[in-house]
Amino acid sequence: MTRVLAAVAWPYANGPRHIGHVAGFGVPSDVFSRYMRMAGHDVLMVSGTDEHGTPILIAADEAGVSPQELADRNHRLIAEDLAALGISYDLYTRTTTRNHTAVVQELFTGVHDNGYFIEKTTFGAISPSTGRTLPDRYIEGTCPICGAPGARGDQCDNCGNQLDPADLIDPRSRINGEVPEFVETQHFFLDLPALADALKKWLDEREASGTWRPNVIRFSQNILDDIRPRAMTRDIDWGIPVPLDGWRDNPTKRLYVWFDAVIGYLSASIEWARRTGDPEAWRQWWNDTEALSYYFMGKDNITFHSQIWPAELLAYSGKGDRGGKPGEYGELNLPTEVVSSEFLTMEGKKFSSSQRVVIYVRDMLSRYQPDAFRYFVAAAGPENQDADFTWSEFVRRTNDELVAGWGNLVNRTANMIARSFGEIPPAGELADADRQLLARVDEAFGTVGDLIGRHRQKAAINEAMRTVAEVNRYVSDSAPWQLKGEDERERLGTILHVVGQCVSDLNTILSPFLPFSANAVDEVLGGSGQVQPMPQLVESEDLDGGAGYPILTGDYTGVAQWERRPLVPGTPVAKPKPVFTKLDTAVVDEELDRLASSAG
RNA sequence: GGCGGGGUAGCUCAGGUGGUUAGAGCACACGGCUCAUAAUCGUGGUGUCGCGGGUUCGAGUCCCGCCCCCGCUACCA
Repeated sequence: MTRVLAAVAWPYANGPRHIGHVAGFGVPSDVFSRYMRMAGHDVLMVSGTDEHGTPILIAADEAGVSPQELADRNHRLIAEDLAALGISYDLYTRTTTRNHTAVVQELFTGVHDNGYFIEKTTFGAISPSTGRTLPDRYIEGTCPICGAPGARGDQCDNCGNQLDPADLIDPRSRINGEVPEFVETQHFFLDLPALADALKKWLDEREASGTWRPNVIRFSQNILDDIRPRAMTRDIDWGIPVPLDGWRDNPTKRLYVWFDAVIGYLSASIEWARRTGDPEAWRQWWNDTEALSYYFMGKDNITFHSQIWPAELLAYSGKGDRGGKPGEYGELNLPTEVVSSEFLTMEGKKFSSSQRVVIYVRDMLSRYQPDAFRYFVAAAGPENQDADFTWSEFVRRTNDELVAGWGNLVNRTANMIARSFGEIPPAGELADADRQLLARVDEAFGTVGDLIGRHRQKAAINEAMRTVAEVNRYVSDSAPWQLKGEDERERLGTILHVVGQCVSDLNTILSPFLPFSANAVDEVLGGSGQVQPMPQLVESEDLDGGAGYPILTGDYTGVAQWERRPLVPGTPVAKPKPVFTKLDTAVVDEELDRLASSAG
């Protein structure tokens, strides 16, 4: 048994999440975690809502509510969506908890004490009326290079050049239209160059493991070449205070949202431990060097997980050029693997909430089965390259593969058993074909499990579905419906027992991908329907006297093991109701109309 | 511009370290079966493997050049 930390990207609370978000981090992390638990590992799966930063302020202003109210609203929404998708977090929390604040401040203090912060004066834009940092991309003006209007402070979309916002002609805030003020301001920079050697050593080791996706490891090593100190504080009034005298009470200085967001993996682990009543339990995943950690995210987050977060961990542990010693949390493990997915597009276009090229998780799940969506993501998602979500492909995958392939096998099997025996029949003497099929399906535990463990979920579900096809072929070849005589009854029972066993096995194998239907299929075969436990949304107290908030948590100890569970002859099997819903092909046009009418 | 990824049958895609007639699913055609949500099983065709060179006994797979698509480019998260 190995301890495995499944660290899942933190959804940002400026609005509800669309299916592209959860295709990148949600489904892959859950498939992996469910499988690892089944394989007997001790998984701790944590995440939460990321609630600080400028975009929250803007969204709150637009909605006419306080940032906290906006975050409260969206945290609940996102948590509900993730629960509906069946993402099996041990703890899904948020960044506006007192626990998180305390952990972030301890990390900051540790990094600071070890000398990895540089205090520097910089020249940057602020909004004069609020005093808040005006990030480059929130400034627009005329491009000094090509003269095009509407250039952003970081880049001109017209000529593609990167810009310095101070050079923009006639600059304006995109937030409120006022003229930005360029001022000198003090910030703490994380001394990344002093950590570069340690980062390189770690990345070289990780590369040697051969497990990282090539683009992730290459990108991570590349950005080391041009590594510079990076500001970890902002002029903003929404975020975690800087725990130093002279800064602590300054309402306009806060920690940079990414500094605190990645610490969420640690703070959520600590919160989880505190809630279990064993406050030190988190250390088994963070201090024990045998423990493994897998970080799941979209590719836009790679730099924060393969550079900033490991740099924070190294600096806190005192393992950079400046030396130092670990704080009270001890030496913390660096990521074993950064598992980054590519992007999902929607009918050939980038998702865009503002342009309404989007389908939200909630809308998807209100009309379709969660497992149909999970199947699509696993089979056709952006695992190694950008993938396109189209409604026609979604309907096709659901109807032709999930319903016609797997669902139909379950149905025809249960129907034949119910009709001929009403219970699982015992197996008589096995023929060669029976043995071969059973062996073939048993092998799939090894091949599919190995692929999931290596984050090749497309290949894994493909292999599982190929095995489904083999069982369908066996059923056709053995034609049990033709065995009607009393003298053929034992053979009929044997065939149906073998098929039933294979369906049960495949249900186990598919269950990390299709947890909801796995429970339903288990019941169809007379089981308890408890193959895959589900996360629960729980209204909880803040552990340190703050406002209460909903969390996701669950007890996954009852999960089925990753192995064949022999069917018990005599188990009652009734005529089944279909587990999967076949979709009317008209939904393609309906959804496209919906998209067209909401867009533009 | 820099970095990275991709361009393989009508469609969606597999094809670590070069080697038998380049694969799968879907779609299409024909046939079988009837247990099953008209589901299933069998048979069948198609590819200048982006373009042009090169290395090699042999390249989709390596090298060079070019074309096209996508992403990232660090103070948006």
